[in-house]
Amino acid sequence: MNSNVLKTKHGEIQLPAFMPDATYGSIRSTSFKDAYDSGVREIVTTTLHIEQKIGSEYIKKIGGINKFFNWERPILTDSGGWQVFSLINSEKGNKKNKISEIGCSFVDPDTGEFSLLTPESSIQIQANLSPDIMTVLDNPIIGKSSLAKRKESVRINTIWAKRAKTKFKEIYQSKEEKPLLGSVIQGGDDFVLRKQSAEELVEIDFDLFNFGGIPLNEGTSWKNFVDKGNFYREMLHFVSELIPENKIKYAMGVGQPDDIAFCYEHGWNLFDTVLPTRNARHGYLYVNKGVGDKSKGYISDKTNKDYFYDIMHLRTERYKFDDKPVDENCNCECCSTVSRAYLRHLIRINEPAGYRLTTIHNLRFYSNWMEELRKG
RNA sequence: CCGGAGAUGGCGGAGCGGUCAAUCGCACCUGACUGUAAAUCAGGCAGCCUUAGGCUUUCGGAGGUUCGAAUCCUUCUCUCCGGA
Repeated sequence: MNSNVLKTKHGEIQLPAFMPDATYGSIRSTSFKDAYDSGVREIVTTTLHIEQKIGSEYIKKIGGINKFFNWERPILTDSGGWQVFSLINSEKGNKKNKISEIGCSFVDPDTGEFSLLTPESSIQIQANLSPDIMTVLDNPIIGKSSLAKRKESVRINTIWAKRAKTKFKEIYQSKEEKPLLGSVIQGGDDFVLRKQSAEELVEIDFDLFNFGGIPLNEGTSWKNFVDKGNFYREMLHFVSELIPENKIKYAMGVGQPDDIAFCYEHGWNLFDTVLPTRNARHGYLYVNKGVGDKSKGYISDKTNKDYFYDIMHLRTERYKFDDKPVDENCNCECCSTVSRAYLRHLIRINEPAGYRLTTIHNLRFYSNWMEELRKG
């Protein structure tokens, strides 16, 4: 069975678990207490952003990332590989940004500062933060890149994983307590390469095996609003079966509640995505079936269980005079204190207090969703 | 009363003879978002037709010049600035 726990130095993670992203050291527009009160018990933060904005040496000096955040529960750090990938593919990306076997070199668009991130430096930075779970520097690729590029990407990805593990062992060889280490399976939309990537990483051996890249098919023009593709169920299913059953299977960036449910049914048990928090800020709320504007979900072909929920576009005019709470079945701070009409107003005037409430609600929805999955 | 400037779509504000149903911003409407460089982005925003596109009515009012006017002329109304 998937239902299980993952032991960390900051307590057990009940699986399957969803971890919101505190990318810059904060779950945007909420406090960690808000997140905790919404049911969040573990979080992700990002090596690269923390390093750039404040420095991991500083975090080390101050006593570690948990102490700095005043968050007593598990923290997983992402390697920075995705962030570089994301930067390179965004409009802010500098032409000098480059990925080679050595590592990723890139220019910070805010400061103009040049940085080099290597598998070793990423591990060192994460070690400075002292999280519960670490991630090797990985090399994502867009699904429909050329075969040569995909092959090269996987080749580098494996080499980096190996080097990261060596560095990890070097840092922790004499220490009793060490974090868990995860590697990231790449290969884009290519089943053969995904298999190769998984086999090579399994051979090196890690505590977690992560699904990397974009969990969507036809992701030809990521971030450009064209051909975004659909959730790539076949690939997630395929990759899950390449990972040994006793390992943690972490589907990075997944996903919509129904995508998470699907992945859980197919072996994945750890998830993170920005969807609930980002969508919250855009007035896009997750609510129980029958409550919102349109239904999403699917019926499991394994158990016949239905995984449906609704989306509520709070900004739309239809909520202008709606004095009901967002979701009467929800007991979060948002639903027990404000009306749809008022919350709509807050979101429309770009009020942070509104973002906070919608984020609290979406996090609660995700927490409940995971709890339902755990119950089976 | 005299002199000067100006009146443009919900608002601000371009355009100054044809490529203008009219740049752009705000507001408004709809949608998207999947390891957050996204409090972002895309589309719509005179009316009608099923799209390419087509048709009808718009740039303070009335009239005129011109093949053609938001753009030029006359006049009326109103606003702002300066002087009596």
